[in-house]
Amino acid sequence: MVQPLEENTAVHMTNETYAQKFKALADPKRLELLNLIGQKDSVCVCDLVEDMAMPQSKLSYHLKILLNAGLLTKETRGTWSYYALQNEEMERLLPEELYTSIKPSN
Amino acid sequence: MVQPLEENTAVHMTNETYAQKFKALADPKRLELLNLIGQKDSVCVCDLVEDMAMPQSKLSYHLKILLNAGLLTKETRGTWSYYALQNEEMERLLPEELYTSIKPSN
DNA sequence: TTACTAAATCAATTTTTTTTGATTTAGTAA
DNA sequence: TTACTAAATCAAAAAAAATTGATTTAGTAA
Repeated sequence: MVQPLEENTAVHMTNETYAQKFKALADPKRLELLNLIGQKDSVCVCDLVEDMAMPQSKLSYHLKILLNAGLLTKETRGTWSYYALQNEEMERLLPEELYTSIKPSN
Repeated sequence: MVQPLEENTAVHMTNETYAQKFKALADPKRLELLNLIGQKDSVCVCDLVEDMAMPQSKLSYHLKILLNAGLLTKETRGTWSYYALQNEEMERLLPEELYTSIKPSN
């Protein structure tokens, strides 16, 4: 399992860091997930389980990969977890066309 | 092995297509390879073998992944193969900071 | 022809990633 | 407390990707 990324104080991202972020993006289901999350400001995992038609443990696994790559944020309220896009990072990383389709509001 | 991509006549790339391209980018050695190739207009595999300090079959494998993802072009002259960046695709796909470091001329 | 070189491919192995189903953790409510 | 729900984690299995070393393909030159 790839480790969570440190916040980046260095001037340039290393190739390892880029590789981790691209790896997180390198899966159609995870792109679909980002798409779903991008439609709202913040989405509960319980809603994602329904929309993605995917076992809950599998969903957790993919969310963690996106979270560790710094593409999502997570906030826990009670028993619920809410995920949202890390917009600055997404915008920095994604081709404009893709970012626009994931986050239509911008 | 992921298949070569068709030239894209559709309006939007599918998530599968994006995933293939991101997967090709999701490896530090392949990013290093793109960096080396981007320094020149066109690079012979025989030079890359030396610069990358990597077995030739391994290098071929990684070049093929980048080629199939549409990030490189290949031209054969005699027994030599020359690889070059597919600049339009690279520029479309990569964050500006990364593309600039790979292709300093632009 | 033979000998040589460049590069791709192949098959076997190793490593990494993903999937699955069960369990655990933790919060809420009766 | 007990019962319930949400979500993370775990261990085992399956699938996919990467590595290795050998072989093949194909071009050049003596």
